[in-house]
Amino acid sequence: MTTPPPGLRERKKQATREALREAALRLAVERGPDRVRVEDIAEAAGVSPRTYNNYFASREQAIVAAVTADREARVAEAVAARPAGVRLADAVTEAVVEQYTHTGEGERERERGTLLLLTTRTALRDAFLDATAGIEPPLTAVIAERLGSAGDPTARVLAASVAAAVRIALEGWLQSAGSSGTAGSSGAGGLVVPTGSLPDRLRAALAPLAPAFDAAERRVVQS
Amino acid sequence: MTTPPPGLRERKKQATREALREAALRLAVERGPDRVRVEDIAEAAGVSPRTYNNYFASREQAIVAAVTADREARVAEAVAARPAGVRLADAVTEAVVEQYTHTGEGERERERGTLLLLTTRTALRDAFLDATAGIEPPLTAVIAERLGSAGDPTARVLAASVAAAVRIALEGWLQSAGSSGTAGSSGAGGLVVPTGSLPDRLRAALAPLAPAFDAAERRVVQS
DNA sequence: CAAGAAAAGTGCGTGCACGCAAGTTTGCGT
DNA sequence: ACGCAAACTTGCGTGCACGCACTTTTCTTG
Repeated sequence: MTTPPPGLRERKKQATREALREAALRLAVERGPDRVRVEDIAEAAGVSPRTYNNYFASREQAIVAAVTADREARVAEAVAARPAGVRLADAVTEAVVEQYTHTGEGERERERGTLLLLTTRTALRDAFLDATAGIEPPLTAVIAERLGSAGDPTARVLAASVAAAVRIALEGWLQSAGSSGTAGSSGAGGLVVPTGSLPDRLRAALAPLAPAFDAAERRVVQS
Repeated sequence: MTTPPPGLRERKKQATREALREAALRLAVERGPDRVRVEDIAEAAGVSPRTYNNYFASREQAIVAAVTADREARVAEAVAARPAGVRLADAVTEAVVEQYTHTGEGERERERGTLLLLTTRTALRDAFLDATAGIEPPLTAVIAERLGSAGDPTARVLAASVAAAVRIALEGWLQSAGSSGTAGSSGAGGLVVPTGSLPDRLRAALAPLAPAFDAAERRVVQS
């Protein structure tokens, strides 16, 4: 239904896409990310520079896409996979944590270099954080299905809030990963969080949203 | 404390900034937004093109800044102005509605042309929507103060969620304003929302977040 | 299977974002 | 009042995003 024959044309497109982002990441790691021009990436992937940004709107996007793979879709699938009985808030939280700790496939090798890239170059860091917004559409779909919400913005708002929370968690994590040792002070006499692990940060960021999910879920039961 | 003497240098900077965004909007309205080059805006404001993007990172940003003025800061102030007794969720909602319906100052004149610009040109629409993210930092500050949260991400997550909700509301509003008449169908047999007014859309988008605010507020009372 | 429609790739031209290294203005200390 | 240091502006050069028109490839239909 979704992919009767995946289509031959479509496969080529996906192949080109992967070749591009793969080349982009590889080149960015071995030379510095500044010493990679679009022309180089395109050449390494065997396409014209013009074709390159038929696929990616910016140079950073290509590199980030290699790191991210298709995590967005996976999160949505992971949520859908949970049994319908569990709290929606828990399903989402666990799905997110699961997909964001499971970095790539079996690519622990280059992970060091990649992480260094993201923490060092601001442009890449920003692009990476912006990429988290991509989970919104698929997440909206699964949430809307559970809530059965027709034309009200609840599902979208919740999905977007999750995306924002994930972004915040990643932002803090990258920052702490960059500056070695514990983080600084906040000024109001309160201690800042002492650099938690990524799963911890994700849970902490998503926790405040749980009541909103509960309330939304409750409404669908009543109606 | 915040502005003992505002400083003379700073005033010039603000003047230039305003001159730029003013020129950008004016030119964009009278000619089409595509027939305005950065060079033109810079010339109209009496600075070099290079200086232009010491102030704005993109051409769209300047135009949008003129429409937005400093709405971000105003929302935060409006929240802070509410008495401490009211629900935080209500304070935020009302502040947002208040500041987003009160478009500019007394500039009802060009509002038509401006709105047309935003609905027509996609690049401008996107820039305008992205600008809503700017409310996050000041909102985080006021929320954090009310919650007294030191190093936990709750305030930031809530602020970011509000920004996302506002963005969604504006997005839907602009879309409906573009296509004359009522909006289309969603496919799942459910009717989509029949094009509400902007305040209605804002309230509808913010409503799902109220339980999260309540829960956060409850925690600060207990502790 | 052939012909045409749809979609992807490509070359070219234009305006833009931004780093860098001057030149110029503003503010402060003595 | 004078001069120094920091902040702001500017000219220049490079690489990039993207519209447009055109070629090549893939899918569909009679």
